Amino acid sequence: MSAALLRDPPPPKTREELLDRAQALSGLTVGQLAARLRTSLDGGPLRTKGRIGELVERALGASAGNLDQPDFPQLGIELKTIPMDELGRVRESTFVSTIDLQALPNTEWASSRVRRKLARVLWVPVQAAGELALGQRQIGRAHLWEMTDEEEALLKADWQQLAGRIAVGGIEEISAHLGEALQIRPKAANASVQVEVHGPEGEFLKTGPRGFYLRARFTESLLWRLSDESG
DNA sequence: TATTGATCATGC
DNA sequence: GCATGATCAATA
Repeated sequence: MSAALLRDPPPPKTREELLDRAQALSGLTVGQLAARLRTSLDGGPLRTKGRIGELVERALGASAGNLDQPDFPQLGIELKTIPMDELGRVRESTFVSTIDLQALPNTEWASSRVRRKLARVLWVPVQAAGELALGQRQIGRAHLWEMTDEEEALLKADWQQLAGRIAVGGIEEISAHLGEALQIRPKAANASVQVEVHGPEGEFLKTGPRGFYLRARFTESLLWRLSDESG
């Protein structure tokens, strides 16, 4: 009956339509979602990274594909599935974006890729306890997030610190330990992937590609806040 | 057990 | 290769 239950819906026209679709997924298992989308869930744990995110994208009508655009371009909303356990703890960090190590020093927080990506995020929690099979995991209630001033201040401070290190050729000194909410970690298919960057003396050197990630405790705290606000 | 560093799948 | 989607698994 409702558009929220269509198998492969067109992009949502409004924020309300998107939220309606997302709420309609709440309570379904990943297996049920896959069945509705007429797809199978085969493959071991090593072969299913990202599978849930792709299924939820389809179910909600995300249209950006692998373009550098929000998942719902006309709404300016990014979609993230987020693994949570039965206690409401976030189980993993969240990938935000890759980093253009050459260009980063010339960009500012306000126009940064991180801020753009995180301007509006629809978080869809998915149960991820222990050995629970992929198909048995239950989808939770979605929440639309726009960062508070406080959250933005935290992210901005981390971003500036990290971007500052990169600007002076210090990429190799950056480990994932840095940053309270936002961190930098490797992001590549494997260790053979290398990019060229400027070292401390301005010399060229090769290093692995990096990405920005949100720490689990940051995501957890914002989800708890949104969850409180919605009752 | 939480976290970091490394990796897996797909599309163009 | 590089973007999208993330989680795996060794280690601290």
